[in-house]
Amino acid sequence: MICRNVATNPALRNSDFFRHLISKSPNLAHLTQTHAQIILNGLQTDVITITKLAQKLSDFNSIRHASLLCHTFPKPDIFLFNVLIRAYSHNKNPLSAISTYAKIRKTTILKPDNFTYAFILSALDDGLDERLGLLLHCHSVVDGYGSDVFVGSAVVDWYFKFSRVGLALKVFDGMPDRDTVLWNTVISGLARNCAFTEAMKIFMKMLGEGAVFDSATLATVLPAAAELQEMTLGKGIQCLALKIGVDCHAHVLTGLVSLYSKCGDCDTAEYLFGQILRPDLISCNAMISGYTCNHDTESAVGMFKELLHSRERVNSSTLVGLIPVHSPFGFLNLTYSIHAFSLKSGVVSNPSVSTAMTTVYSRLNEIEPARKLFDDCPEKTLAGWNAMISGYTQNGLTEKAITLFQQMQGSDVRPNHVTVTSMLSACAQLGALTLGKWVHDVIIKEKLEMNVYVSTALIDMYAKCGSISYARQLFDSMPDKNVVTWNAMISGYGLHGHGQEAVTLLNEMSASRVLPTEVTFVCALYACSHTGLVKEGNDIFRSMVHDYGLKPLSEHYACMVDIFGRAGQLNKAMEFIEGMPVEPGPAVWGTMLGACMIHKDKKLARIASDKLFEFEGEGVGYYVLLSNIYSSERSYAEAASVRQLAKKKQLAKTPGCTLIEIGGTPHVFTSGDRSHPQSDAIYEKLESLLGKMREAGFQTETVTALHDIEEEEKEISVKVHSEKLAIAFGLISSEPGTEIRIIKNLRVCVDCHTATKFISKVTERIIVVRDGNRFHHFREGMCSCGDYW
DNA sequence: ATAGGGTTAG
Repeated sequence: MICRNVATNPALRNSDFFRHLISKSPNLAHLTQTHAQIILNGLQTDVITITKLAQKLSDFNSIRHASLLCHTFPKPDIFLFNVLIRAYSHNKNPLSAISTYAKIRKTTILKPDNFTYAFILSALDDGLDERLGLLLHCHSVVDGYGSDVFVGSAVVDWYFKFSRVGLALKVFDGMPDRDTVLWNTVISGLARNCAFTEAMKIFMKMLGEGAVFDSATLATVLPAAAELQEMTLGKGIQCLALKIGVDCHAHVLTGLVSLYSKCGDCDTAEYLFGQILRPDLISCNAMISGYTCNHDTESAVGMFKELLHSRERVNSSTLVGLIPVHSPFGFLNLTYSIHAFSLKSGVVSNPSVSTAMTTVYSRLNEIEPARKLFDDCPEKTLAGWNAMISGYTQNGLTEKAITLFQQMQGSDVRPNHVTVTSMLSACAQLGALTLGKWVHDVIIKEKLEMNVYVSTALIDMYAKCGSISYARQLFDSMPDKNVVTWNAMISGYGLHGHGQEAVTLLNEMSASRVLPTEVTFVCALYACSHTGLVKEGNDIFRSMVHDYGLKPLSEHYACMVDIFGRAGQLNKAMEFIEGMPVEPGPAVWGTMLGACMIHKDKKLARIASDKLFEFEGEGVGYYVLLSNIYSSERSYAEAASVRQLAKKKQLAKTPGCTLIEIGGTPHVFTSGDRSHPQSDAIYEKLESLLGKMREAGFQTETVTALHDIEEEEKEISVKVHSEKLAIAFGLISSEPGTEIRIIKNLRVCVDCHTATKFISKVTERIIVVRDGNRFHHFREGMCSCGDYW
């Protein structure tokens, strides 16, 4: 009909008419016909008409047609090319966008303008060479668009896309004018890069400067508040939404659903979800994840099934929200079903799904399936690496964690604060001070976020690796401490035998506003038992029950038994056990047995060991302990039978080994080890030491060496314990007067303990030993543990 | 004649 009009009314066949016709065009067929009319009317060289046509063609996804139009146009201007670049950008075809840009610069005299840069920068995705973006940023500045808000927003967004957070902020700071979109770009970029605290700060700054914000701003900042579990700030944002009348916007409501979900208020989340007129997939995902993280798996699965029925597609986010990462133990079958579903539907190759599943399996201590998921995932993201590394450290597989971290270093993914937190935990477990210090340097050099997790991990690492005073220095300088931070410090003091400091710190903690937990008291009681602070331990136990209303766990009882037992008050320990309101478990009897062995009380030892035997199969330590009792009574046949029992249950004893770092290189020794290249020199050194030690009064203990849990093999006459080898190696490979630090996986035996005291005396060295339980600082023939260990 | 930013998952 319109076409007939054209034919009958020549006066209307001008550029304006066709432009109107193009914009009203309902489909591609109509548009093609209009193109024909344009040519018939001789307007095929009118740049405005053709630009409009190219734009409409790309709206109908006919990019090839639009491209042909541009490239065959006799005198194209920059507008026409801009439209084409925008088309490529929308069509997610960055390579064509770039080649168009290259063509403009190489084959025309046209100058790219602010539109060109804005379009092309937004077309670049993270699959491309980073230098392209840098080059374009450069060109835009040279061409004088360095202060243009549109180009600026695109540049900032691009830096965030490539996780160059620092550079993005630098560009943002350099912008003379900032509009709402630029602010929003920065806030969303920070949130996308997990810099939630920074995102909140920028939002505050935006409010402070009186900048205009809109629903997009609030929808962008809400997830940051949700991630930080900042309910107060979140409610403030909700008020602002009300104030500017966008509290019913779907995006804002979705953000609020997420906020309330993550802060544990599932009811409000559900109510707000109900306010969304037409919930889309994203808001449903938010609600599903809300149900899951509040352990309402039934509702989560219900909504998931509903979604499956109503649409044929759910996305990876739906599935991730359904995976019970926070409570995997209660929902094993669900976990397996989700795994099966993701395998069947192929979403398992989505890095987020894979990462969530990796996390769940790690938490279930199923490390092999976790590793398989990680290996099978085609794209290794930061979260994926982090999940696998922390999976290893949380399961005590520290060497594997470190190996994986080294592999990560070789990839193009850079570690963040989460990665280093796991690595610090691995170092703490291993006692790897050099590696730990290196990680600390990385944190400083890379300016990684220093949150309470990182600082606590640092304190724990330094404490567990022997630098207790530096740990305290860090502790004092930390602006925010939570209960875990305090616990780490108190436990550090316990490890080093600084019981008094631990008690003082516990009191300081009560004075501050941080409430102690059961763990705090385990740490504090442990510190008391290892320093022989009987009265203090008793007071703390009573305070825990009466002042804090905490119910003692078996660990607390075991600590108390240890406190009495080590101090030689065996009858009091027994009385304490008899007065327990709950049935004493293997931990309590094991501790009692240990105390009986130290103080050589065979009668009570027999009672404790009989009790302990009722818990057979609980762990290898008790079998070893039992067998040691029999050996010390020279009941070798019985001893052998107990060991046989342990072996039958495939509970082989952990072999003893000791690690020493010299110049950053770790050296590991096992009992009677002769594999070290400097083995001869080491044994020679030991021989000469022994002579000097004997002169100073040292005698080898043989009988008493037969009694501790998990010591190294009792073959002193044949094999030299790994600890002595490491010390001897330390002596010959370090300057006189320097401190020697060694780490042993098992508890140190009496003979080595005494020997180390003498070595520290005759060599005038400080020797720091971290054994399986605690630290020993040897100096001038004395040990900091006061012989309690 | 052509603009840029938003909500879910690890």
